[in-house]
Amino acid sequence: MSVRSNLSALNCSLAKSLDIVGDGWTLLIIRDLFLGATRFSEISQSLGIAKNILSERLGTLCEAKIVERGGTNTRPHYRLSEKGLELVPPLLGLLLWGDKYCADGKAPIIFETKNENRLEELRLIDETGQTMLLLDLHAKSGEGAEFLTKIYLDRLTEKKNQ
Amino acid sequence: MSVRSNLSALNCSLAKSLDIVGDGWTLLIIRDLFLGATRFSEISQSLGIAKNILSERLGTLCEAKIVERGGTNTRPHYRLSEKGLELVPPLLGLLLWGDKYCADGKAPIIFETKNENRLEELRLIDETGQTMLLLDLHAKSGEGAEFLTKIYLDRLTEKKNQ
DNA sequence: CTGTATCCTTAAAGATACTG
DNA sequence: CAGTATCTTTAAGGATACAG
Repeated sequence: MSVRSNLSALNCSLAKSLDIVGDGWTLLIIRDLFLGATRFSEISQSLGIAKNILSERLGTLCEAKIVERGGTNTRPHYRLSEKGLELVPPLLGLLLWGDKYCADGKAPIIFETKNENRLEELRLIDETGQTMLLLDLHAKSGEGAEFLTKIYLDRLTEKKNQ
Repeated sequence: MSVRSNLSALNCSLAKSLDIVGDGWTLLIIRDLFLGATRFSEISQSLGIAKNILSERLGTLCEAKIVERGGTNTRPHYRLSEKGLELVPPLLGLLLWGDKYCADGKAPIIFETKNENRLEELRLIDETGQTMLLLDLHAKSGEGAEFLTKIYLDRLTEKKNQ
């Protein structure tokens, strides 16, 4: 077997996401692009990532349509696609969590709007636009669920109700 | 140098978070705990993770106060602490992203409240409780920022304003 | 059931040199 | 500046056996 499990084989969208962005560098690259970096050298220097690794990651991200490559061939620039931008909220969630628990509450980077309102938290929103509380959520199998996933979820639900 | 970079050395809360949960398995373990799994064997079977790896991860998560160990010594059970629960929103964000982009929109798992309202998205909230738009955000250095971080953010901001 | 202890494999990351 | 091509290293992950 390989060193890294093929998480995509799991019947779980989180596993599939992590197969793409769960490697430690990828979300940091996306962070840099969201911050406004566009050049290879900017990201390379900012993160201290080896050039071959950065090259390979950017290639993968472009293939996955998370990043778009523009500019000239010899001086390309990179930017997040809509698909890539949609990764930013969970990314910011992890960042805020790190601010709170790993940085003594002293954020190295603050995100705010022009009127200086500061990003504070992520909120869960349902299909009607209402806020949801984490502890009110329960899981059930969806249309993409395989047999074993259904069994597992049913067992856990049953357990909770006891 | 080591195979895996010491991301914690970066002056970034995202990097510090990823140092803890950015390994591919950890968020999946937290997912299982959030779904209601409490036992070692439940997680082991659900994810197909090797027992020594799961054991080591649970140990690390307990040390980090993300997971709490209860029950008897021979039959322990695990559950998320408040600190662990706060990782769930970004986790769900990645999961929703995977539903949309990696699972053809066919979610294997649906999260809903008792009145069957379904989790749809994450929203960014500022300190006054208002919704923020991703594209309205800009980054600036906070009190935890080191010199190089400030330089980097200033350069990117300047670049944007040109 | 819940692990611990070994051993082994390998893919991921880094360093370095080189190219247009 | 923006990579590509090699080579090397090593830590992470897996398999297996064993233990309380």
